[in-house]
Amino acid sequence: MQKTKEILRANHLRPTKQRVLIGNFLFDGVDKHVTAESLFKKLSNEQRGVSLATVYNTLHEFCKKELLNKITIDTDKVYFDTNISLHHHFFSDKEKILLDIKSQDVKISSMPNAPKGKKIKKVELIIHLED
Amino acid sequence: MQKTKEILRANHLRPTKQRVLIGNFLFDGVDKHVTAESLFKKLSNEQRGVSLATVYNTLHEFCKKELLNKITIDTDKVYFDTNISLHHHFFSDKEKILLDIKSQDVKISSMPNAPKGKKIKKVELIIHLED
DNA sequence: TCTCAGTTTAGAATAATTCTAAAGTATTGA
DNA sequence: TCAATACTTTAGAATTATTCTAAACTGAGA
Repeated sequence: MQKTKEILRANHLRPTKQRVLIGNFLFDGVDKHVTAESLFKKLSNEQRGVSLATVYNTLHEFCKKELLNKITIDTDKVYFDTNISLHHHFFSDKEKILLDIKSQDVKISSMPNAPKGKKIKKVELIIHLED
Repeated sequence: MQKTKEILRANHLRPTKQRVLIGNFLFDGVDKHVTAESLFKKLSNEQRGVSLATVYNTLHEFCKKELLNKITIDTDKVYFDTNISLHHHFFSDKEKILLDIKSQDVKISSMPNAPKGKKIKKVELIIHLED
Protein backbone atom coordinates (compact mmCIF):
# COMPACT_ATOMS: atom_id res chain seq x y z
CA MET A 1 0.00 0.00 0.00
CA GLN A 2 2.38 2.64 -1.26
CA LYS A 3 -0.54 4.65 -2.59
CA THR A 4 -1.22 6.41 0.69
CA LYS A 5 2.31 7.77 0.86
CA GLU A 6 1.97 9.11 -2.64
CA ILE A 7 -1.32 10.77 -1.81
CA LEU A 8 0.24 12.36 1.25
CA ARG A 9 3.31 13.57 -0.62
CA ALA A 10 1.20 14.94 -3.44
CA ASN A 11 -0.60 17.01 -0.84
CA HIS A 12 2.49 18.21 0.98
CA LEU A 13 1.79 16.18 4.07
CA ARG A 14 4.69 14.26 5.56
CA PRO A 15 3.93 10.56 5.43
CA THR A 16 4.20 9.88 9.12
CA LYS A 17 3.31 6.48 10.55
CA GLN A 18 0.06 7.86 11.86
CA ARG A 19 -1.06 9.51 8.64
CA VAL A 20 -0.20 6.42 6.64
CA LEU A 21 -2.15 4.22 9.03
CA ILE A 22 -5.18 6.49 8.82
CA GLY A 23 -4.80 6.94 5.06
CA ASN A 24 -4.54 3.22 4.44
CA PHE A 25 -7.80 2.70 6.22
CA LEU A 26 -9.65 5.61 4.66
CA PHE A 27 -8.37 5.35 1.11
CA ASP A 28 -8.77 1.63 0.51
CA GLY A 29 -11.23 2.26 -2.28
CA VAL A 30 -14.32 1.52 -0.22
CA ASP A 31 -16.52 4.53 0.47
CA LYS A 32 -16.97 5.08 4.17
CA HIS A 33 -18.32 7.52 6.69
CA VAL A 34 -16.33 7.96 9.87
CA THR A 35 -16.34 10.14 12.92
CA ALA A 36 -13.22 11.02 14.88
CA GLU A 37 -14.30 8.65 17.60
CA SER A 38 -15.17 5.74 15.29
CA LEU A 39 -11.87 6.09 13.46
CA PHE A 40 -9.97 6.30 16.72
CA LYS A 41 -11.60 3.10 17.97
CA LYS A 42 -10.99 1.28 14.71
CA LEU A 43 -7.30 2.13 14.79
CA SER A 44 -6.87 1.33 18.46
CA ASN A 45 -6.90 -2.32 17.51
CA GLU A 46 -3.69 -1.85 15.54
CA GLN A 47 -0.41 -2.58 17.24
CA ARG A 48 0.58 1.03 17.15
CA GLY A 49 -2.29 3.26 17.90
CA VAL A 50 -2.90 6.84 17.03
CA SER A 51 -3.91 9.42 19.60
CA LEU A 52 -7.32 10.98 19.45
CA ALA A 53 -5.75 14.40 18.94
CA THR A 54 -3.95 13.11 15.88
CA VAL A 55 -7.12 11.63 14.50
CA TYR A 56 -8.72 15.05 14.75
CA ASN A 57 -5.70 16.78 13.27
CA THR A 58 -5.47 14.36 10.39
CA LEU A 59 -9.14 14.40 9.52
CA HIS A 60 -9.02 18.16 9.33
CA GLU A 61 -5.87 18.17 7.24
CA PHE A 62 -7.39 15.65 4.84
CA CYS A 63 -10.47 17.81 4.57
CA LYS A 64 -8.44 20.89 3.85
CA LYS A 65 -6.70 19.00 1.04
CA GLU A 66 -10.10 17.83 -0.18
CA LEU A 67 -9.31 14.20 0.37
CA LEU A 68 -12.36 13.98 2.60
CA ASN A 69 -15.76 15.57 2.75
CA LYS A 70 -16.93 17.00 6.05
CA ILE A 71 -20.61 16.54 6.78
CA THR A 72 -22.30 18.45 9.57
CA ILE A 73 -25.79 17.10 9.91
CA ASP A 74 -25.86 16.46 13.57
CA THR A 75 -24.88 18.78 16.36
CA ASP A 76 -22.99 16.31 18.39
CA LYS A 77 -20.77 14.61 15.86
CA VAL A 78 -19.03 15.56 12.66
CA TYR A 79 -18.99 12.95 9.91
CA PHE A 80 -16.27 12.56 7.32
CA ASP A 81 -17.01 10.98 3.99
CA THR A 82 -14.34 9.34 1.86
CA ASN A 83 -16.57 9.70 -1.18
CA ILE A 84 -15.61 13.13 -2.41
CA SER A 85 -17.60 13.05 -5.62
CA LEU A 86 -20.79 15.06 -5.86
CA HIS A 87 -23.53 13.24 -4.03
CA HIS A 88 -26.12 13.67 -1.30
CA HIS A 89 -27.18 11.88 1.86
CA PHE A 90 -29.91 10.20 3.76
CA PHE A 91 -29.68 10.65 7.49
CA SER A 92 -31.58 8.76 10.12
CA ASP A 93 -31.87 11.19 13.03
CA LYS A 94 -32.81 8.46 15.45
CA GLU A 95 -30.06 5.99 14.70
CA LYS A 96 -27.63 8.63 13.46
CA ILE A 97 -26.89 6.64 10.35
CA LEU A 98 -25.63 8.34 7.23
CA LEU A 99 -26.20 6.81 3.80
CA ASP A 100 -25.02 7.92 0.41
CA ILE A 101 -27.55 8.78 -2.26
CA LYS A 102 -26.38 7.99 -5.78
CA SER A 103 -25.81 11.25 -7.60
CA GLN A 104 -28.11 10.30 -10.44
CA ASP A 105 -30.99 9.79 -8.00
CA VAL A 106 -31.29 13.48 -7.25
CA LYS A 107 -31.83 16.21 -9.76
CA ILE A 108 -32.04 19.82 -8.73
CA SER A 109 -33.51 21.63 -11.70
CA SER A 110 -33.66 25.12 -10.27
CA MET A 111 -31.24 26.92 -8.02
CA PRO A 112 -31.22 30.44 -6.58
CA ASN A 113 -28.46 32.93 -7.23
CA ALA A 114 -26.02 33.48 -4.41
CA PRO A 115 -26.58 36.67 -2.40
CA LYS A 116 -24.55 39.67 -3.56
CA GLY A 117 -20.85 39.35 -2.88
CA LYS A 118 -21.03 35.63 -2.20
CA LYS A 119 -20.37 32.51 -4.20
CA ILE A 120 -21.84 29.05 -3.88
CA LYS A 121 -19.29 26.80 -2.26
CA LYS A 122 -21.24 23.60 -1.86
CA VAL A 123 -24.76 22.33 -2.24
CA GLU A 124 -25.81 19.82 0.34
CA LEU A 125 -29.06 17.92 0.20
CA ILE A 126 -29.98 15.93 3.26
CA ILE A 127 -32.99 13.67 3.36
CA HIS A 128 -33.92 13.01 6.95
CA LEU A 129 -35.47 9.61 7.55
CA GLU A 130 -37.88 8.20 10.07
CA ASP A 131 -39.38 4.77 10.55
CA MET B 1 -50.77 40.16 22.06
CA GLN B 2 -53.26 37.53 23.08
CA LYS B 3 -52.30 35.42 20.09
CA THR B 4 -49.37 33.77 21.82
CA LYS B 5 -51.54 32.48 24.63
CA GLU B 6 -53.91 31.00 22.10
CA ILE B 7 -51.10 29.31 20.26
CA LEU B 8 -49.80 27.86 23.50
CA ARG B 9 -53.22 26.64 24.63
CA ALA B 10 -53.92 25.13 21.25
CA ASN B 11 -50.75 23.11 21.69
CA HIS B 12 -51.40 22.05 25.26
CA LEU B 13 -48.64 24.18 26.68
CA ARG B 14 -49.47 26.22 29.76
CA PRO B 15 -49.13 29.88 28.95
CA THR B 16 -46.57 30.71 31.57
CA LYS B 17 -44.96 34.14 31.73
CA GLN B 18 -41.80 32.76 30.21
CA ARG B 19 -43.44 30.98 27.30
CA VAL B 20 -45.56 34.00 26.52
CA LEU B 21 -42.52 36.24 26.54
CA ILE B 22 -40.64 33.92 24.22
CA GLY B 23 -43.69 33.33 22.03
CA ASN B 24 -44.39 37.04 21.68
CA PHE B 25 -40.93 37.58 20.38
CA LEU B 26 -40.82 34.58 18.06
CA PHE B 27 -44.34 34.72 16.68
CA ASP B 28 -44.59 38.41 15.84
CA GLY B 29 -45.05 37.61 12.17
CA VAL B 30 -41.50 38.39 11.17
CA ASP B 31 -39.47 35.37 10.08
CA LYS B 32 -36.39 34.95 12.20
CA HIS B 33 -33.56 32.60 12.96
CA VAL B 34 -32.47 32.32 16.56
CA THR B 35 -30.14 30.27 18.67
CA ALA B 36 -30.72 29.51 22.33
CA GLU B 37 -27.99 31.97 23.22
CA SER B 38 -29.21 34.78 20.94
CA LEU B 39 -32.75 34.41 22.22
CA PHE B 40 -31.56 34.35 25.80
CA LYS B 41 -29.59 37.57 25.28
CA LYS B 42 -32.48 39.28 23.51
CA LEU B 43 -34.85 38.49 26.38
CA SER B 44 -32.39 39.44 29.09
CA ASN B 45 -33.17 43.06 28.30
CA GLU B 46 -36.75 42.54 29.42
CA GLN B 47 -37.67 43.38 33.00
CA ARG B 48 -38.35 39.81 33.79
CA GLY B 49 -35.81 37.56 32.25
CA VAL B 50 -35.98 33.93 31.35
CA SER B 51 -33.34 31.45 32.38
CA LEU B 52 -31.17 29.84 29.77
CA ALA B 53 -32.52 26.43 30.75
CA THR B 54 -36.04 27.62 30.03
CA VAL B 55 -35.00 29.00 26.68
CA TYR B 56 -33.69 25.56 25.77
CA ASN B 57 -36.76 23.82 27.14
CA THR B 58 -39.12 26.14 25.32
CA LEU B 59 -37.34 26.01 22.00
CA HIS B 60 -37.50 22.24 22.11
CA GLU B 61 -41.14 22.20 23.08
CA PHE B 62 -42.00 24.59 20.28
CA CYS B 63 -40.12 22.37 17.86
CA LYS B 64 -41.95 19.30 19.03
CA LYS B 65 -45.24 21.10 18.42
CA GLU B 66 -43.94 22.16 15.01
CA LEU B 67 -44.12 25.83 15.83
CA LEU B 68 -40.43 26.09 14.99
CA ASN B 69 -38.05 24.44 12.61
CA LYS B 70 -34.78 23.13 13.98
CA ILE B 71 -31.81 23.55 11.67
CA THR B 72 -28.56 21.73 12.32
CA ILE B 73 -26.04 23.01 9.85
CA ASP B 74 -23.24 23.83 12.17
CA THR B 75 -21.74 21.64 14.84
CA ASP B 76 -21.51 24.23 17.50
CA LYS B 77 -24.92 25.83 17.44
CA VAL B 78 -28.45 24.80 16.68
CA TYR B 79 -30.59 27.29 14.80
CA PHE B 80 -34.34 27.62 15.12
CA ASP B 81 -36.39 29.06 12.30
CA THR B 82 -39.78 30.66 12.83
CA ASN B 83 -40.57 30.13 9.18
CA ILE B 84 -42.08 26.67 9.23
CA SER B 85 -43.18 26.58 5.61
CA LEU B 86 -41.24 24.49 3.15
CA HIS B 87 -38.08 26.33 2.21
CA HIS B 88 -34.32 25.96 2.09
CA HIS B 89 -31.29 27.87 3.30
CA PHE B 90 -28.08 29.58 2.42
CA PHE B 91 -25.41 29.29 5.06
CA SER B 92 -22.22 31.26 5.29
CA ASP B 93 -19.80 28.97 7.11
CA LYS B 94 -17.42 31.77 7.86
CA GLU B 95 -19.84 34.26 9.33
CA LYS B 96 -22.32 31.61 10.45
CA ILE B 97 -25.19 33.48 8.89
CA LEU B 98 -28.32 31.66 7.85
CA LEU B 99 -30.56 33.03 5.09
CA ASP B 100 -33.86 31.80 3.78
CA ILE B 101 -34.20 30.78 0.17
CA LYS B 102 -37.63 31.43 -1.29
CA SER B 103 -39.30 28.11 -1.93
CA GLN B 104 -39.95 28.90 -5.58
CA ASP B 105 -36.22 29.45 -6.15
CA VAL B 106 -35.40 25.78 -5.72
CA LYS B 107 -36.89 22.93 -7.65
CA ILE B 108 -35.90 19.37 -6.96
CA SER B 109 -37.12 17.39 -9.95
CA SER B 110 -35.87 13.97 -8.97
CA MET B 111 -35.72 12.30 -5.59
CA PRO B 112 -34.57 8.87 -4.47
CA ASN B 113 -36.84 6.40 -2.72
CA ALA B 114 -36.31 6.04 0.98
CA PRO B 115 -34.38 2.93 2.03
CA LYS B 116 -36.54 -0.08 2.93
CA GLY B 117 -38.46 0.34 6.15
CA LYS B 118 -37.90 4.08 6.29
CA LYS B 119 -39.91 7.12 5.31
CA ILE B 120 -38.78 10.56 4.27
CA LYS B 121 -39.28 12.92 7.17
CA LYS B 122 -37.77 16.10 5.84
CA VAL B 123 -35.75 17.28 2.86
CA GLU B 124 -33.17 19.88 3.67
CA LEU B 125 -31.16 21.70 1.05
CA ILE B 126 -28.31 23.81 2.28
CA ILE B 127 -26.29 26.02 0.00
CA HIS B 128 -22.98 26.82 1.64
CA LEU B 129 -21.58 30.21 0.72
CA GLU B 130 -18.11 31.67 0.51
CA ASP B 131 -16.84 35.11 -0.45
C1' DT C 1 -58.56 28.65 48.33
C1' DC C 2 -56.19 24.14 47.99
C1' DT C 3 -53.86 20.81 45.53
C1' DC C 4 -50.89 18.94 42.23
C1' DA C 5 -49.11 18.17 37.82
C1' DG C 6 -46.61 20.92 35.04
C1' DT C 7 -42.87 24.44 34.87
C1' DT C 8 -38.79 27.06 35.92
C1' DT C 9 -34.27 27.46 37.51
C1' DA C 10 -29.29 27.52 39.18
C1' DG C 11 -25.75 25.04 38.94
C1' DA C 12 -23.58 20.67 38.01
C1' DA C 13 -22.68 17.29 34.49
C1' DT C 14 -21.73 15.82 29.83
C1' DA C 15 -19.22 15.23 25.71
C1' DA C 16 -17.24 16.48 21.26
C1' DT C 17 -13.75 19.24 19.97
C1' DT C 18 -9.80 22.42 20.38
C1' DC C 19 -5.76 24.00 22.61
C1' DT C 20 -1.12 23.80 24.70
C1' DA C 21 3.39 22.96 25.19
C1' DA C 22 6.67 19.43 25.47
C1' DA C 23 8.68 15.40 23.28
C1' DG C 24 9.37 12.96 18.95
C1' DT C 25 10.46 12.43 13.93
C1' DA C 26 10.93 13.13 8.82
C1' DT C 27 13.58 15.75 5.67
C1' DT C 28 17.20 18.53 3.90
C1' DG C 29 21.75 19.95 3.08
C1' DA C 30 26.50 19.24 4.03
C1' DT D 1 25.74 9.59 7.43
C1' DC D 2 24.59 13.27 10.53
C1' DA D 3 23.02 17.40 12.50
C1' DA D 4 19.78 20.99 12.33
C1' DT D 5 15.22 22.28 11.90
C1' DA D 6 10.63 22.53 10.76
C1' DC D 7 6.84 19.69 11.05
C1' DT D 8 4.12 16.17 13.98
C1' DT D 9 2.29 13.80 17.68
C1' DT D 10 0.53 13.55 22.11
C1' DA D 11 -1.54 13.66 26.93
C1' DG D 12 -4.09 16.16 29.34
C1' DA D 13 -6.27 20.54 30.21
C1' DA D 14 -9.57 23.83 28.48
C1' DT D 15 -13.62 25.09 26.03
C1' DT D 16 -18.43 25.34 25.17
C1' DA D 17 -23.14 24.24 23.67
C1' DT D 18 -26.32 21.53 25.57
C1' DT D 19 -28.58 18.41 28.93
C1' DC D 20 -29.55 16.98 33.49
C1' DT D 21 -31.02 17.31 38.34
C1' DA D 22 -33.56 18.27 42.06
C1' DA D 23 -35.64 21.79 44.55
C1' DA D 24 -38.69 25.78 44.38
C1' DC D 25 -42.57 27.76 42.01
C1' DT D 26 -47.09 28.40 39.61
C1' DG D 27 -51.34 27.89 36.73
C1' DA D 28 -55.71 25.63 36.53
C1' DG D 29 -59.31 22.80 38.08
C1' DA D 30 -62.10 21.29 42.10
